[in-house]
Amino acid sequence: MNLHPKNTSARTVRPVRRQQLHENVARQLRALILEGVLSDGDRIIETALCAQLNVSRTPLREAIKTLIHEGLIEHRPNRGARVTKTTAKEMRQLFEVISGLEMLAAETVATSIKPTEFKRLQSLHDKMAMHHAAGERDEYFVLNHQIHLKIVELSGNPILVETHASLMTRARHLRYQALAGQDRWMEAMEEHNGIMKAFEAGDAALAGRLMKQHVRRTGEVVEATFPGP
Amino acid sequence: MNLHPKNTSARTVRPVRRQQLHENVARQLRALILEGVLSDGDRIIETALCAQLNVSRTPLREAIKTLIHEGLIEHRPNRGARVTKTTAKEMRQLFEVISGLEMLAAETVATSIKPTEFKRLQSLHDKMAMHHAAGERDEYFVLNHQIHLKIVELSGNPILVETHASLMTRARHLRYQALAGQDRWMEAMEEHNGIMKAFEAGDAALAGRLMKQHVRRTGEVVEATFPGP
DNA sequence: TATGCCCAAATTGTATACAATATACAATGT
DNA sequence: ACATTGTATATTGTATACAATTTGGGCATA
Repeated sequence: MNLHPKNTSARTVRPVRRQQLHENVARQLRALILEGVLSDGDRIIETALCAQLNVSRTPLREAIKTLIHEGLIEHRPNRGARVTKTTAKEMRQLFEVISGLEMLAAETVATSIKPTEFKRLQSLHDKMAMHHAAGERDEYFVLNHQIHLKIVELSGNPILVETHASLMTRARHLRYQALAGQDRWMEAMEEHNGIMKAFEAGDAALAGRLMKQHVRRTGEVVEATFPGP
Repeated sequence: MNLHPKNTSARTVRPVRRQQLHENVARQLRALILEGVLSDGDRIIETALCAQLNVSRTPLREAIKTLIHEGLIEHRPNRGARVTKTTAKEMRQLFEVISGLEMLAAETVATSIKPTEFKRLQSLHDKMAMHHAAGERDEYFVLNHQIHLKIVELSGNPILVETHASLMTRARHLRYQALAGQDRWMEAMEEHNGIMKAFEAGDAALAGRLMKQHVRRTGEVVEATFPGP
């Protein structure tokens, strides 16, 4: 038998996901922050968390480092780590950068999307529209998020996907989605309609412009409704 | 006496830069990769590097983690770390993303740059033009890099600066600058002239478009002249 | 010769021990 | 009482020890 699975013809078998402890810890810690169990500015005491998670300090520290790079945690030498305090302004700046990335993605997608891909995207869009019409807020937001991710994915640029994902994690720090009111919800749905039409027409410039405006607007609304400084 | 130096009038005393070991190690390791001492695909054996750098494995592993997040190193569980092998295609994709970010920066700068800032930028530009005219390649490229960084900085968006910086590190993986020929050099200088004019005119759309094209073109040239796959 | 198995060496992953640093609080002097 | 200094404690940073995993080679077997 071949020791190197990659060289076999088997497409169906994929290497088992070899989890490292620190990855698990990072995921859990991330969840704790996103779910608000740990809130902004909270000090993270290594030994205390170690006891709770039942791991030693080494993997925890590695996980902390991961979240630092994701921007969820801040760290001062010899003074430990804290959950990043995000201000309204930073939130807008975050969306500003995301708007640049998604604009790029939208332009690429409008130029190069294949019929089957477009159909799949359209079906997501339709599903979202349904939830919107039905007033099902949570389901709407899940679909909305998926669509944005999908568009970035369709750009076919892994570096774009990765960069975008990292920033999105920070943006989801607060459940900002819940903050937007009815008006913005309507508006956003319209913007999505426009973007889909631009895709269909293959109008890259338009798709890019609309996407950028859409995300930027979202950021402005988030900034305006953001609690704290 | 006040325990908090920030509140004193003393502007002259600033807190000492408290270096952590792993930061030093990360810097050195980064340099080793960028300078080509460690080349693409090279395995990184922790104990061996530890001996060379005279540190224990813990800070080295932390430094490795940092470079992983920067994209300079890849890592497979239980199989150690390797210097990332960058393909020509990935290089173009990298510049693609950078073009999106710099476009955003250029648009913002064109809208909001202050006269004094513009003057400073213009002086950098002029200096670069001089080196260009004099055929001083290395000096030209240093200035060129500084100008791009400056424009991103002038956007006033720290998240943009940070994201951009991280991607630029990866882009500098190879001294791609040296690869571009005389033709591209001429062309790039012209593009920079156009961008500066757009800034002066306050034409955000134009500045953004020109910047995007400029960076994208750079990426294409890099892709074309890139060694390896 | 080729294949599969098993073991040993090398290497990475995790836990723990020790050192350096920061923080809180009591002691001291003014 | 107030500010300053000294000391104990808590916490982080680094080194080392131990466990788990991978890798490569020898050897038996067909």
